[in-house]
Amino acid sequence: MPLQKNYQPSAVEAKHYARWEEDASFACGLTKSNVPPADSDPYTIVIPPPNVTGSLHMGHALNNTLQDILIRYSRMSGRDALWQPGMDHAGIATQMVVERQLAEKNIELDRGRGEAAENKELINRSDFIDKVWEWKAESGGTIVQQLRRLGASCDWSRERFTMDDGLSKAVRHVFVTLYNEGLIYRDKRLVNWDPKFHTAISDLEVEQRETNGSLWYFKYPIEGVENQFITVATTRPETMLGDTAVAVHPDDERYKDLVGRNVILPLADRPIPIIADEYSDPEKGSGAVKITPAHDFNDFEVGKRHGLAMINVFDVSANMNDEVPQEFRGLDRFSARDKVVAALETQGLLEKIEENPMTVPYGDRSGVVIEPRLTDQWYVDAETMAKPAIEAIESGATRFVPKHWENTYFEWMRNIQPWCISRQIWWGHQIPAWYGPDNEVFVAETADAAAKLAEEHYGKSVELTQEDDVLDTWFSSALWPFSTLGWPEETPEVSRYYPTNVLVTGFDIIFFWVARMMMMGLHFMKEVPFDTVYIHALVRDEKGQKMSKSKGNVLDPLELIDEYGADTLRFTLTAMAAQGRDIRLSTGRIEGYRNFITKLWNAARYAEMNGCISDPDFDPTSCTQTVNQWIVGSLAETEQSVSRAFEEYRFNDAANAIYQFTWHSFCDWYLEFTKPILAGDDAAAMAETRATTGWILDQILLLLHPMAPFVTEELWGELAPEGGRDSNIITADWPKIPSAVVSSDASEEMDWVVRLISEIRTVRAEMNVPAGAKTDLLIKDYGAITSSRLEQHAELIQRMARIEKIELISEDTPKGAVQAIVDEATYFLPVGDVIDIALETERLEKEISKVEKEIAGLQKKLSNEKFTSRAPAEVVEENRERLADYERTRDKLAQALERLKSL
RNA sequence: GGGCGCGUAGCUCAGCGGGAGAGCACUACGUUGACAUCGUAGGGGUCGCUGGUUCAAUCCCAGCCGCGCCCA
Repeated sequence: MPLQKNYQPSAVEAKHYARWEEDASFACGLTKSNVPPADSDPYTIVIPPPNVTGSLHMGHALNNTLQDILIRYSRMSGRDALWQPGMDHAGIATQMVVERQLAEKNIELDRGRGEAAENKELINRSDFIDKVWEWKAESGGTIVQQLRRLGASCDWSRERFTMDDGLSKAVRHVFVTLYNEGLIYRDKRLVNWDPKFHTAISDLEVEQRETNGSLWYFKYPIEGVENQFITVATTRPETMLGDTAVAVHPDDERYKDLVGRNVILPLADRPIPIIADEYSDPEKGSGAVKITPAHDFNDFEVGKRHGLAMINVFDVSANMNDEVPQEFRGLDRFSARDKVVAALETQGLLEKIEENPMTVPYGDRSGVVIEPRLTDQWYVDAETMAKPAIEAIESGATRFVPKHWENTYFEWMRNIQPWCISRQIWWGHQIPAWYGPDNEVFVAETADAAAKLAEEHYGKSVELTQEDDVLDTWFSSALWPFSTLGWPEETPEVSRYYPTNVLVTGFDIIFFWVARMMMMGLHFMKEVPFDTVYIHALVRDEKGQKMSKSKGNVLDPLELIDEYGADTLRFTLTAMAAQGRDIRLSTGRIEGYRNFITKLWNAARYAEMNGCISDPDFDPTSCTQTVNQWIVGSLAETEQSVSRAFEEYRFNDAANAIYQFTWHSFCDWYLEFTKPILAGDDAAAMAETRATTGWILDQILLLLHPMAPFVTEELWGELAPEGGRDSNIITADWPKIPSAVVSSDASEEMDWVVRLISEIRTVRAEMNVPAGAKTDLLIKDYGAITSSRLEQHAELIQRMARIEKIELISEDTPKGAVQAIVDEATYFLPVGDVIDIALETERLEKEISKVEKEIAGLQKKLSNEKFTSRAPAEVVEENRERLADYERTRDKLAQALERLKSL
């Protein structure tokens, strides 16, 4: 059955994907067999684990398209390709989703903070976790289905989840090991506290937002002196209730006498000292600054230096607690601020308010203002672990592509802070630490092991309580490149597929994944987790804005797949994935590449209609027809370009090379060139051309497959030779074309044909020769090569340039002819009396002046002695030749003009 | 304030030491059986500005102007 007129992606995509899965086409060597293939090198990519609550957005579409390209290309190239898939458990995000669901049923978490409110039911930790697993089974992980729509060829049989048993074991093992090595510890420090989720979060989960705040100037009365004040400026009035000092700069003459005295903290009515500390900037505000060690990172350091009290005035939701005067208790921080300011104003202690542009920290998930909060948390000694991770990039053990991203990595790694890994939520890896009755901590992989440690410590068995906190999701993601392969077991997967080849990700994830995977990989595996980190673009909208739901400018990849097909989306993203630049995606661009897929489809349809089916015995080096030699050579060059581009992560170059070849070389020229052969009576030439066309089309499909897997698989099947194919295209061999097929003679000859036809077409169009009209073509001043080429290609020149008959002439030049110059020869298109002499004169004159401009430039260059003596000989030679060519053309054009004038 | 990147055709972007390119948009013509999701031809650019290096600069260097992002 012949192909339909248009490709219908929706009709075939699901079918091919299902077949690939059934055939285990995505399986790596060890999935297919317990014995790894001896004759192929492993090629491994671990997917940057998408979040179990997530759904596919444009960033995922790009990220996974690029990974899939690398995997499919490697698989076809004979590598043992493993694309390791999976998801992370997204502690906070997932807990949020499930909590919200439960809240709709009036169920809330029993955090042991008292009774349930009226009409509310409490759920305990263990039941809650069951609910999360239920949620995951029902609606979690939609993204892995969506990745299938995109065509991702992950080895799904190996899908992992950060909360599954194996990965949880890896997490516990890592935690215990690092603890015993002193690289994990518990500490009381200020953390970023999320008052909505009631948990600590890491620096990276905090977003700094520019805001127009205010600076309030308060007068604090000096103790024991009537009407003497010191003015402090603050951006956070509500925290003044927790002030425990006022700091001035030690060299600040204005305040020298006050150091050591006290002020009476207004509202709280409490004496606090005036201290000297260099943290206070004499240039800023009044030069005196209030110190609230429990609520500000800088103040905390000052407080430690001076042994100040640390008074926490907020509860877990950042409402005022019982440390503050009665009238403020229970207020949220924003109302408290208003009330504090009002109260101070009433007392005449508000000096002034200034506008103050500032940055305010927000929780990236909760969207509420983050509070520094003094709590006990678990930390990783990131500074120590960062050292080898920095060296690995410096030494080139792992390289960034593009290279400049290593600066971002270095910058962060060299200034890294202790990593707070505990979270006060329930969904996640509960920290494997147990407390004895006296709060002595025992860290072990299992409760039994902890009990043994405790027994040794106490000399008897005691009741232990496990740490409530869970680990940061990224703690488990950091192990992903090896935990997914079965570590800490000594599996064949670990030894075969680690280190992986490349991590493909966006720059915004350098800190989250790359840095942490590097630290953990080096520490536990003693080898970098990946050789290369390829950092790709961010997908933005056509105006360059970041896509976001609130802006309403998101393009949904699934909708685009429905509308245009997965291949079009993939190919568009690939063609636009230039290194070091963001992608501005527009539907116009997508339509352009959809048209490309259609073009390919129709070329295939044409091939099918003309019996151009690939022949398994076809030998591309055996072509006798120049046109076939030419296209085969051109294909070989394209294959090299595409392969090299993939190797160098230059995805857009790969896409453009195959686009250019397919549309322009193959469709525009080759298929047109060969129409006369296919319609002719030279059986041998016809057979060779059919075989060549079929073969070229096959090669196009192969080269395009990593970027456009569905349409290529469909056509591979539709255009199968008699007796079928050895394999689906997904597991076919990547083209290896002998360089012997490249013939410079054939390419020069066909280049001449292209130039001739183009020149005739241009001249015809410019002289308003009606598109349908045929003319004769007379040639004068031709050389031997030209005459033989004209004879050889007469039929296709006639067809493509609308020529009735071709004739070589020597003397009599036709009257009323349009003239064209190609190389040494002059071509006449007699259009009879209808020739517009004025128009033709103008055209020739314009052309002459254009050529003369070139000549003048080249003459100037070549008459410069410095150029001829210093520039490389071949450059000089090239310019000389160019000049000679232009001069010849100029002379010929001048003759043509003369002829016209003599009419 | 520190760092990174970007300013090339109307738009989106390749190129990055030796003849300015692509896709889309635009103009004219065209349905000769693969394709109108098409074909043919065409118009359109002091390659941000100013200096420097070089025989030669869109490309390298410096400064400036404009824009974006990251970090503090």
